[in-house]
Amino acid sequence: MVRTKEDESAINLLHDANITVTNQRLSILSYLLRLDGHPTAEEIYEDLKDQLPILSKATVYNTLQTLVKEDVLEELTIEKERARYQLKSEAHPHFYCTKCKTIKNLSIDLPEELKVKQVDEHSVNKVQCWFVGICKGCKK
Amino acid sequence: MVRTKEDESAINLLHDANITVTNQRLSILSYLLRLDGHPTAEEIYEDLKDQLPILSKATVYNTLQTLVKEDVLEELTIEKERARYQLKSEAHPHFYCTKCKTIKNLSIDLPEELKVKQVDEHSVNKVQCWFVGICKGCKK
DNA sequence: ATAGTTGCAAAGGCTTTGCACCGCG
DNA sequence: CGCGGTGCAAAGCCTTTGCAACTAT
Repeated sequence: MVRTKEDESAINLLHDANITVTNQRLSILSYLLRLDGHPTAEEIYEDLKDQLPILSKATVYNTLQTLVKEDVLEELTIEKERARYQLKSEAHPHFYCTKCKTIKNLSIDLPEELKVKQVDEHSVNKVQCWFVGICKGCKK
Repeated sequence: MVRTKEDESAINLLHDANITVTNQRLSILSYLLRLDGHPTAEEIYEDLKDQLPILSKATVYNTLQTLVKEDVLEELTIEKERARYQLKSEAHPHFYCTKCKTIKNLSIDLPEELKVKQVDEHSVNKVQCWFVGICKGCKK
């Protein structure tokens, strides 16, 4: 079996995070190391199923979950929460507590440098800024 | 029928946004004006179904969708997109294009003032910052 | 009058779960 | 060998959709 340098890095990352090394996990992590993007679970599955003898979507989901829990990967959504609504207002940062699943308004303002209409030539309609963690109440 | 001041505000907001005023829409918007929170569609439905003779969950979803489209409300998620993954890295802002549904990495850094471990006494594990709009490619 | 809104139930999309089998350490 | 990872299919959850009845202007 030929190992690329991404495979090697993947193995090291798994070891460091104390995650059992398996072919599937190795492939998924190596894929993410190779790729410069933000794929969905579905995309990862589609791109890998050809090169792995068999691969189940559940394994992709399980693996991603494990890697996120062990801080190897980052999930780009607000904690898989469903949509929440508020009146349109001045953009301001929110805090999301992963324990009690509530959203808090914060006293701080959005930094001026983020209140832009354009960034890297893309047109900006809105800015969302989230602090994610454990809230005051859940900490005690 | 008794109208609260939130009802009045709701009617004005609907008129200004050129949205037909109906009892359901009025109730939902008035509820959001009264409340200082970030409810889910489900929560809105649960809280209102007692005070409205009948109310369907589909109407709650439809109404929220309409109000978001007309910029009266804001939806607190990244455009109902499914989860995406990337390697854990230095926190940096992302751009999300609502047209082609892709995520771009940005050249700018996260403002120093957002790189905090604590905010309003809540413990911060991570910060996510999103610019949402139309990307360079889709604009042309 | 009529275009638009609503309720209901069913369908849809993404993710998780249950369980038997298999593989890593 | 044994614990835990995997595959498969089914279930789950949130949201959308189709359609007939209704309603605001």
